[in-house]
Amino acid sequence: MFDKPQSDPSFPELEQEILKLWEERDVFARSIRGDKDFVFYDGPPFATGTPHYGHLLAGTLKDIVPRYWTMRGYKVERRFGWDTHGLPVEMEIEKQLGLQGPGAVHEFGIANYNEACRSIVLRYTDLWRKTVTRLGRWVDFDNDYKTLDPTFMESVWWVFAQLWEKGLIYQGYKVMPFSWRLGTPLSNFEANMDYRKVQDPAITVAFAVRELPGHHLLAWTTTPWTLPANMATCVGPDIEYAFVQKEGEGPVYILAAKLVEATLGEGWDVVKTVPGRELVGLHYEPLFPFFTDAADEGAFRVVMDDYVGDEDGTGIVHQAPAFGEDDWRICQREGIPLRDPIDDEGRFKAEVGLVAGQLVKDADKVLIRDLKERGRLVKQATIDHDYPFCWRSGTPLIYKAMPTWFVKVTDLRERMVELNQQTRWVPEYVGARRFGNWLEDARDWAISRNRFWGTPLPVWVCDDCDHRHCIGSIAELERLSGATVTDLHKHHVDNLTWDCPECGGSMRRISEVLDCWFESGSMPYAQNHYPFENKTLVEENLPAHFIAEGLDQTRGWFYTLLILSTALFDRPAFENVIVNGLILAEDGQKMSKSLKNYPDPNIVVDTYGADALRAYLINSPVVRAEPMRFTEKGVREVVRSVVLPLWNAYSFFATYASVDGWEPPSEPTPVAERALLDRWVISVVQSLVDDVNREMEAYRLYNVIPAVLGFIDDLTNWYIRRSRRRFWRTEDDADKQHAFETLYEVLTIFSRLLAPILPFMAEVLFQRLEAGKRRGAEDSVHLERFPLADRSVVDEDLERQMAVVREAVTLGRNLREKHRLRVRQPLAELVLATPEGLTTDLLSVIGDELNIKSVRRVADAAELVTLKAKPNFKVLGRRLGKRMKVVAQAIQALDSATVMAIRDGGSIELEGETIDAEGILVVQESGGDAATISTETLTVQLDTAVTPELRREGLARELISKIQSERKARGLEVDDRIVLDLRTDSPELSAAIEAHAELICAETLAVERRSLDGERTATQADTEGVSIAIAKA
RNA sequence: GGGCCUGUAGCUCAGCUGGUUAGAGCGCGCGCCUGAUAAGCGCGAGGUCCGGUGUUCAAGUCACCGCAGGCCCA
Repeated sequence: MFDKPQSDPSFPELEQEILKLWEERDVFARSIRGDKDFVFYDGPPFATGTPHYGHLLAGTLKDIVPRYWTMRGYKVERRFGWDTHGLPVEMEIEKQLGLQGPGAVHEFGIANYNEACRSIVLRYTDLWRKTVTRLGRWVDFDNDYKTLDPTFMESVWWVFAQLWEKGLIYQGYKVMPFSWRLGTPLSNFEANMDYRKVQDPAITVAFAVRELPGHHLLAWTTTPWTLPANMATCVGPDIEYAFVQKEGEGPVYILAAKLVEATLGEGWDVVKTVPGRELVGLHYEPLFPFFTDAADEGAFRVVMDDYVGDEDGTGIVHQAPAFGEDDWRICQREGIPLRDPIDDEGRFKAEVGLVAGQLVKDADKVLIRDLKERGRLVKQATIDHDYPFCWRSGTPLIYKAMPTWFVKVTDLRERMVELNQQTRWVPEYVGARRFGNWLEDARDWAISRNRFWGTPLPVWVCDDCDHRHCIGSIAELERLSGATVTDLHKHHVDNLTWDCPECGGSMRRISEVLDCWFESGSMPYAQNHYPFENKTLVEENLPAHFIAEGLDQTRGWFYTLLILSTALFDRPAFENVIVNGLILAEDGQKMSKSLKNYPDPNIVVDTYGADALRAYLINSPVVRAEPMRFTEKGVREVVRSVVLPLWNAYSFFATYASVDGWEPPSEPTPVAERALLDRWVISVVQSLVDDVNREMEAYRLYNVIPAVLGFIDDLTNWYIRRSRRRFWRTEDDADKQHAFETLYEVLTIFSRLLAPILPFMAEVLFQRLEAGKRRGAEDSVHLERFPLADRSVVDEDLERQMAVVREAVTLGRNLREKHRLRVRQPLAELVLATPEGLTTDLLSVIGDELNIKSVRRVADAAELVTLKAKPNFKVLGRRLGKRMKVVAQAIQALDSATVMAIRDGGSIELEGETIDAEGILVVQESGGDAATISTETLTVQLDTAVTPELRREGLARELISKIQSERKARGLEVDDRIVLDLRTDSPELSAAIEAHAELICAETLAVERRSLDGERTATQADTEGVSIAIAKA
């Protein structure tokens, strides 16, 4: 029934077999079958790059949790999604086609351009599918969703239209990096691509205060070209400003007190100082005459904001709302207007006579000279600093306010914070702090992009009367435009127009497309073409039960999902989320393709196996959202410490089950009737089942994985090690039957526990142990039910006591080591002191393991060692406070008898404090050179005397070991019987052989001892020479 | 510049609400075991707990200030 396993398995090859089996039997599809839904949303990656470890990690989490709930009887649909729009695609195509900026794109033709984008966005999908599948992740690639599908895009339109109807969409300004060479705004990402060290002018200018003749506000700027657009000056409310004058005459300058000398040099007298808030409301003369009309709208006055510092400059900041993020924010708040004298090519418009038609950077010189001539320039210098450049054209970027569409997140903010309370974040702090903080000062979301390849904003505007209309469906667009619409990309809809219902003018679409985050945030609805199809499905599936993504999605997908679900349905978007940390390269840096500082994932999987990689990735800090360093050695280590031992455990079972022809009984033996070790391992595995279910239900994978993997050690290094002999005992008694039964049961339970985590090894075990062998078995472990704990066989006392036994064994080995007594040498007695009431059976486990004839327990460690007391700081500290120190010293000085007296219920006065058993911790101290060793609660004492009788037995054991090696060297099977011939000149060894002949023969399966002619092997049993010859009987 | 996270042995990481001998695995050295065997087990060496200043009877753990790295935002 059970086949002997191959001796040198290749795990990657085994995994390939399993992949084939899953495919042939269509196991994944068949597993989508529970009667209750468990809803999982998959965040879409870009398919323009290949999958890296971050994706594989998230993919593993996205596999483990759904597999678990599937086995718990839920129906868990898993659809893969693709993010197909957005800047990375466009950048790639522009590079490929050699296009520079929007002008070039228009020339090339938007239709051509967009179709070029379409042609590359899915080029790596096959590769993704291959890698993800190889990793063992079950996810539906056939029924995937793509953000470029017309159904997806139509739902996105619907989402937008909903926001529009709720009044949550508005058009405003956003200050963005702007390339005047390309005539287009860039993303922050692009602006960060090319920073260069440059020298710029740094000038200090004087604004004449209206209310105080002769007084001037000093402001500092490195962009003189923004001065014509100046609309306000800003001070810090709590910064001290000085009014300074030189020798009692000339102009009075106002600037931050601590910057006077740095700005103006020495010799200035401080007339008075005031905090910034007292300057607010002063008015000043505009520096240039171009926009003096703005004064009527509230410009040219002093405002305040916390962002102003007094570390450099003058502590007074000139505000040009058209060219600075903060400037715009403050001026908008203060009701100060915006004036933008710069056109799309970075040139001054005609209205700015002095520099009309000049490029901004060229205008600097002219403006500075003009200011100087008019006595407005107080100081002229230069500054070396990093400044962003256009990564495509190599020209300096400027910041410029651009008309932009927004979602009014500020209106939703409070509700989003409330709804976020309903989500379980793992780890918790990400939701409470990182994400929570982000929500609390969320700003309006800029959703329009001046790009081409994306979902167009469905807004049409009348070019005569500015009437606006938002389209919410394809049908509506067809009705109004009279056209047939099959694709919603820009080149298909931009030319659709109709008559304005208000004035009869032409309704034309605005040019922008949506931020691709708007699309991924719409994924819960759009993947199902809601509300045009699947109405109830979507509404019942919101929020998702589970999602999992990286920490970098805090401001990404997590956020956009919540904005949209809050706005549309007043619900959170997900109930549970596991946030993973980032995977760094071995050197602690970011993984980088160009640096090649990490190994190719496909090679790692092919070398070590997907299970090993999975276990390595998730048994690490990343499942607590912390960073980890990836090392190939780490993966190899998992093979060594997890995969191989598990295989060995199975292999051990299968080897002997095959030799014995063992089969599982139809009626299992009641656990209570089985041997101690059997009851122990069953208890441990059931406790584990209980823990795993509890932790999985709370999504705390970081508590699950170590426990599950840790069990492998319990199983192999204790249960199997201690039980080995029971499996090869020749007589077919009940104990052997129980051992087989127990190991079989434990392996089958464990394969299920393992199934979500290491799906391949779990399947290997299941296929070899159960599928087709056990009545009622499914044909894959992943179709089986996840085990629920049988608490009736959990014996906590036994588990605790076995832990003491294992500790005693470790201490015993330690003593043997110290006294150079190898384990094969039997010893007479071991005494241990522990409060645990260990049964004879448990004591004999220690004897067996340590090869000791008699193991005895005493309850009181005082019989073996001296007792000392340690203060119980936790208990006493709170009570004693400052007196803790002296009392602690007194406690440590107590003698053995006093300690015993306190321990047994007495109490004592020390330094005026009453100390009883509560206040001390009894520790054991083994004395000098006695063969005794202690931990805090356990003491082991070893009788190290080797009597002649024990010596003979030790020699016999040595001999047995040598004969066994000989059997193996001759290639005998484990159940072959032999004839044995032993020759020695050593009287001591001869005596040992005669005294233990029966044992030697039994252990080596020798049926006869007689003289043999064949090949002999000379060797040694301990110090004694011996010559061995064996032959198959 | 801001928010969040990380910094513990040569390496990868544990260390609960502060409690007095800071742990594990790998690597290294030594030994054991060997019918799981191209495995297994034990012992040992190895630590300014990133630095500084505080709070406290008591700090790897708490607070503040730095340094280094990461993610996100500006």
